[in-house]
Amino acid sequence: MSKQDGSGRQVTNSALDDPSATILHVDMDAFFASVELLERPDLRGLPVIVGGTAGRGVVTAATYEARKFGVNSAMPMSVALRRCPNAIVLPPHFDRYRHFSQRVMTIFHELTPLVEPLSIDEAFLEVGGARKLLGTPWEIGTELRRRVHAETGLRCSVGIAATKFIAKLASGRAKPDGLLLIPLADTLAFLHPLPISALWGVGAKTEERLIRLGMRTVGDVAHTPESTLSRALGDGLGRKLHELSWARDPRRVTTRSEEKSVGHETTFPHDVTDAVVIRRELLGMSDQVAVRLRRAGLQGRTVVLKLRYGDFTTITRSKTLAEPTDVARRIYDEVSALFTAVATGSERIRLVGVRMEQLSPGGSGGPGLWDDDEDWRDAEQAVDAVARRFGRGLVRPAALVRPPVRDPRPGVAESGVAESGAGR
DNA sequence: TCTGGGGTCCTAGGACCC
DNA sequence: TCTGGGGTCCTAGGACCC
Repeated sequence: MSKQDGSGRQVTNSALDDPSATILHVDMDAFFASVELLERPDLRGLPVIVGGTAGRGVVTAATYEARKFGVNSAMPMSVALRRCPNAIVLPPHFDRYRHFSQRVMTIFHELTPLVEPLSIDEAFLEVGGARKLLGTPWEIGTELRRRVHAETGLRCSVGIAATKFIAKLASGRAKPDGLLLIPLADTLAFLHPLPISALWGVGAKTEERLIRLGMRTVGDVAHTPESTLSRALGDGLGRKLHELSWARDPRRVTTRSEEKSVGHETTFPHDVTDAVVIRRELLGMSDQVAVRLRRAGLQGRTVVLKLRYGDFTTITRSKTLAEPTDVARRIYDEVSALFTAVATGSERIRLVGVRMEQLSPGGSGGPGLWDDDEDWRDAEQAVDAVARRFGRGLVRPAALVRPPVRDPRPGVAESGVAESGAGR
């Protein structure tokens, strides 16, 4: 019903074709880990894990050799190392991942302008209009994989289908280093035997609920009345899953839309009760968020404080301002007031976060941040204290007075604090 | 086993306005 | 004296994805 191509695999026919299958889903193989191996070829073939080595670190990526031991992303590092004691653990280098992400996205754009990045290491491509120029989707996918490897040394997998959902499933099935086309006529035969967790939007909680209703496969969901699904999961999700289970997915490939929010959060090495420590962290994060807003030419109107307590319960408190802002001082004042309103003084806090929502274009052209001398001294001292205590370059005092940066030096504002976990 | 950090989307209740 | 319906905005929480 389909066939695969890839290094070391048998290609049984010449190009497969299906005029309705024009969406490519490209997914880099073990992206973070593979980028690390480019600099450490001596580790090739060994179980390598990328992630935080500190007490509360998790796996952000693992090579296929490590996955054989049951190591998966988002798994606590302590668990991963128990399963795979010989694994080599490398700290993440997000600057490098962003660099390679841009390179592969550039290759995609050279094949079609209709590229929709999904994350740092994934994209949808609509290639229906490129047939005359570049060939069938199958041929384009093959060429894309060849070029990605030739120009970056990285491998990727490609799924081709008539819809985004099926194309994404196909690339997952093709991994690693494969190409898989699902012709329209074979779609349900491919889809229905898959476990319900294959459905987009079914995570641990929803899977549990569906299993309790006696469903195991996507086919089971398809043959359950939509009204039953909606009663169990809510109208929105129930309808969506029923549609997806019949491979109905009207979403087209669209070039990237605007960001909806910008935020930072950080988990302390140990739970914190000292409000001064919390506020310093909030200060540093308010500044990071403000810097990112200004670089993007954006302002935000809603400030969100996030707290996670020692028992892992998580709350958010938000405040919508009369006017949007990209000023660190303004953000910090709000987030600090929100914290004051919930702080009792005795709680153990595991994580704090600052996020700005309701973004709009525009922004200050100048420094406009800590322009008051007294505030500036306070901020500098606070930042120094944070840097000393956590020793990871959380914020540079310079960042507090730096005007908008057009050419951000990698790692100036972001380095140290673990960032993003996409791309695996 | 003990749970990161970046996000998006959905639901639901209450305030407020017409 | 008691009571409408729709629309929008704000807030909080939760599920999910990579």
